[in-house]
Amino acid sequence: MSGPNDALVALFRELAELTVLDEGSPNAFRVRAYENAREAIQTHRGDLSALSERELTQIDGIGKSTAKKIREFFDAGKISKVDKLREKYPPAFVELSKIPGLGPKTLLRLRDELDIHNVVDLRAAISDQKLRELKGLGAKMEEKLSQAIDRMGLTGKDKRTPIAEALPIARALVSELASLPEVEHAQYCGSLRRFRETVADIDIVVASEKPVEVMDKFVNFAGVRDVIGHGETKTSVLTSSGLQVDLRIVEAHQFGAACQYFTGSKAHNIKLRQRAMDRGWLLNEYGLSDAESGKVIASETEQEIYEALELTLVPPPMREDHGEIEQAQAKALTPAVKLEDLKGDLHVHTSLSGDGKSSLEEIVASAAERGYTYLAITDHGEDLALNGVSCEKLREQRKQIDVLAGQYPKMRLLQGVELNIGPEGGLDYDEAFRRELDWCVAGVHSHFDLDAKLQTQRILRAMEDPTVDAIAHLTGRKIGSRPGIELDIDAVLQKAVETRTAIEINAALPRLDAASDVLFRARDLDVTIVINTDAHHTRELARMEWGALQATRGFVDPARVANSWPRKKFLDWVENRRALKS
DNA sequence: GCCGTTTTCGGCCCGACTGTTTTCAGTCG
Repeated sequence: MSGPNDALVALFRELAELTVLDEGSPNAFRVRAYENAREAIQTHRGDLSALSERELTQIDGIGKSTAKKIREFFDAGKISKVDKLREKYPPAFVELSKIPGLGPKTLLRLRDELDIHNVVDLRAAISDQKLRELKGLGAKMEEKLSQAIDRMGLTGKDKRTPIAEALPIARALVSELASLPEVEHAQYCGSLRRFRETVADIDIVVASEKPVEVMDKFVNFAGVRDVIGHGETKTSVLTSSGLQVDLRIVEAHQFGAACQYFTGSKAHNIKLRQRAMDRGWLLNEYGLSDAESGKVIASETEQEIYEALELTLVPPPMREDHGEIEQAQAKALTPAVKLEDLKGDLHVHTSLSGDGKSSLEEIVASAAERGYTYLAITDHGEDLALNGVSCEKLREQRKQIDVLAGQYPKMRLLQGVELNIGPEGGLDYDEAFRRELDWCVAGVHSHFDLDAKLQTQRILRAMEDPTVDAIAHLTGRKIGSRPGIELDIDAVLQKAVETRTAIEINAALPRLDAASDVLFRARDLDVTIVINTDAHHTRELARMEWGALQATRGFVDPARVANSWPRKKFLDWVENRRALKS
């Protein structure tokens, strides 16, 4: 998402990165302060440039010094502290810090004692066996770093994997682990469980009384290419696709604590541990316990741990320290959107679309099996090359839908279409024909490289059209492969409120569009949300689960999700909003 | 660098694994 403070966020990220080197530790208090400041800037709604130094310090996480830097950025276009650090640590040197296993302390010694300033220097020093001359370093370290450099492109510390790639791998590993006779429970945790759109690695927690046996079997799984570390309770491996997987094993009564601990986020857990400390307790991966006596207070389930800390259980996708702890303390936590809340799917394709794989009959039958009480068929509008559908074909489809409707009395079938938003906001067909349809979603399928102003205009114009009920996959992004269109998000959300146009959460893993930070930004606005699968095959109707998690991650109140509403309420809403727009 | 019904100083989350240090520092998550 592009926002007014993006450049500032990037600068603070760099400031934190450079300060890790300057302080010699990623846990240095100054580093954490900069990271907190970046988080505060990132989650702040509205333009910071209008705020004075004093007003800036009112924001949680921003003190006097950070406020000064922010003002300097807006007034002078730079932060001199960053410039100074950049001189001290040039990019080629910072690049070295991305090598796994090489931390700031060793890195600075390599520079000061061996005059190593970049990857080329490091490679030379390793082949000359210079590193082992340093106290505390040896041949093993040279070997380890040499390998790390070789596979750096594949598994550098910064490399992130799209959720669409990581989630299936994690699910396969968890199910393979769960099938072992020694394993009682298995769960993937970490950023994947929080449903972040990209992940650095996969964290898996297993409960077992026989950790050694489980570890030995795990490192021999077919998908494991390389073993990075192998202990009794913790093992790290690389999969054949280069993804790092960390496995932790605890006893069954510690499973909840371990899942909580390894799900994070770091910021969420720090706050939780501070809460534990305030009560004279200790919170770690084995449980919540009394700091003095060591007596365990809660450990078996996450629910018990949150309750002991006087919090309602926070769903994993919300654990980012975005206000969820304060909400949970006040017993006012935004409820999670649950799969069973969703009563219909409002964006599905059939084989009538060139890219659809299942027939109308198959899609309708599968939707009925899921217990839906309404379903909108939305094949591609005619403007989409190859896959679009003419109005004659849609009129024929209408007849088929009417026949099918008789066979599924419990499910209301809507005939809709997925319109293409043209470069200037134009739509398929003519308005009279679009009005014949029960439900229209409209999305961007072309012209991804216009500037932000033009992109915003085309979306706003589409939303003003009386026949557009929802905007599908807001930015058109494909996570990890295609950036979304540039948009003025606040203007789009404002227009969505004005025109009562719903914003879709597209549940396809490569899309997850609108992004959770866009949803988070809309949390206090009266924006209607719809969660859709964009299924092109019956099996893709199951994606709805991901849509619910994405909504939860964006703090979307279930009451604002139109397809969680009972059928009558939903149909009335469609009718009313169309009347209003006309 | 931030923060404060323990407030303007002195705190700031916790533990496993590795390598080479015979008692622990560095790195990572």
